[in-house]
Amino acid sequence: MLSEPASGYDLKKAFEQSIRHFWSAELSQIYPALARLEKDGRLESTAAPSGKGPPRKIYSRTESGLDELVRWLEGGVELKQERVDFLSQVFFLEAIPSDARLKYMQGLRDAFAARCDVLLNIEDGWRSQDPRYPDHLPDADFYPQLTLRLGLMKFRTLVEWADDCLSVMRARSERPPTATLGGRSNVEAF
Amino acid sequence: MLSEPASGYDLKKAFEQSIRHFWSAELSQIYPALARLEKDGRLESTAAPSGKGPPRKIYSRTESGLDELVRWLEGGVELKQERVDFLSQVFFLEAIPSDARLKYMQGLRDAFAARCDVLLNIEDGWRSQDPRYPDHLPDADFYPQLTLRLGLMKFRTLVEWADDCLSVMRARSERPPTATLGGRSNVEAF
DNA sequence: TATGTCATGTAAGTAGTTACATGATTGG
DNA sequence: CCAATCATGTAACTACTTACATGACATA
Repeated sequence: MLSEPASGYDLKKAFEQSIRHFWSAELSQIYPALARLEKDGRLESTAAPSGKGPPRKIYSRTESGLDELVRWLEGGVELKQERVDFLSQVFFLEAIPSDARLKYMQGLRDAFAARCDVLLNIEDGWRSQDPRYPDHLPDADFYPQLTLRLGLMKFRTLVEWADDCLSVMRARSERPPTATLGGRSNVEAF
Repeated sequence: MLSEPASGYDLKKAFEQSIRHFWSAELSQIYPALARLEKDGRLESTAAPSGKGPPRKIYSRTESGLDELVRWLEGGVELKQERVDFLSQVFFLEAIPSDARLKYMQGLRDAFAARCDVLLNIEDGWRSQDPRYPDHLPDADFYPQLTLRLGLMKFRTLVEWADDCLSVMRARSERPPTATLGGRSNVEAF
């Protein structure tokens, strides 16, 4: 994020404008992180006057900082254990009454559709800058655009899934308990 | 997870068997959490002899514990800010050379495909229990199955996205810098 | 006798959130 | 004059991770 020099406050805006779609950070996390990176020699700072308030502290990347970025990227894929709150809720949804379950799932569906719209608006903004979109993007935009594209595919999938869920849930609540084979639940062996 | 009484050690196994696909927890987090929930009256415990090692501590849910579960589910959708490590890497992928970028993306693609296979195997297990799958599931399996279904849709989408990325990346590296309109990058306005 | 599994935990550290503290300048 | 924005931070807390501690029993 410091390919161009910037202050902590600037970085916060960068998070809110684009990066927030897959990562976020508060100022109270950013400031100590910048201080630590400077102490470790990954960054350097210079003070610059600001119109209002305290002077701005402009950070720039050092060689060592760039090295670390490259090591991180060349070290291969980071795939952490996921923690998906809403899937935890869906997993245990049987615990509430049928109408509340439908209401929950409809809420999910709407939330996903809203996120889809946000991303579509961003894409429209890009397209209006250059009608050849998504081709002929400047280098600086190419990889960010790939992340946007995934966001769109993902939320479309999510809406589709929620719609499927709603329809099987409705079908199930209409015709009550059907016989099941075997007996023991699959959950233990999931 | 305590709809049936279980020990902390049992819960860890439940995480590893199914829940890990969207949530995980270590024993060092589980034990203190159980102690806290018992202190707050959400759980009760009884000691039970174990074959080997220390006696098992079997926890069961109280009324108050079930109430809290219901409140959590009826309180509506939890949609936290996402933190997707690999998208952060993709966003900054321009920082490494072209061949390393392709290698990275191929690694991603393979990781997604592997996760797909894991989920497909789980599904096959369910199907072999009852060939009518995904219909006629017992109540205890219905909502867990919806989470599995999303996992499948999601990782298929991810593989598709990575394949798209690989092909546009290759196309781009074959015919070098094309003219771009305007000038300023879209990233700031993402 | 060594390794693996069962079963309980604690301790130290990292990452992230929410709330608070401070103060200048601009616009309504 | 009040609220918003610019701009810096600290403090307290929650969530989670990695490493360590203890010890019984089972199997090779």
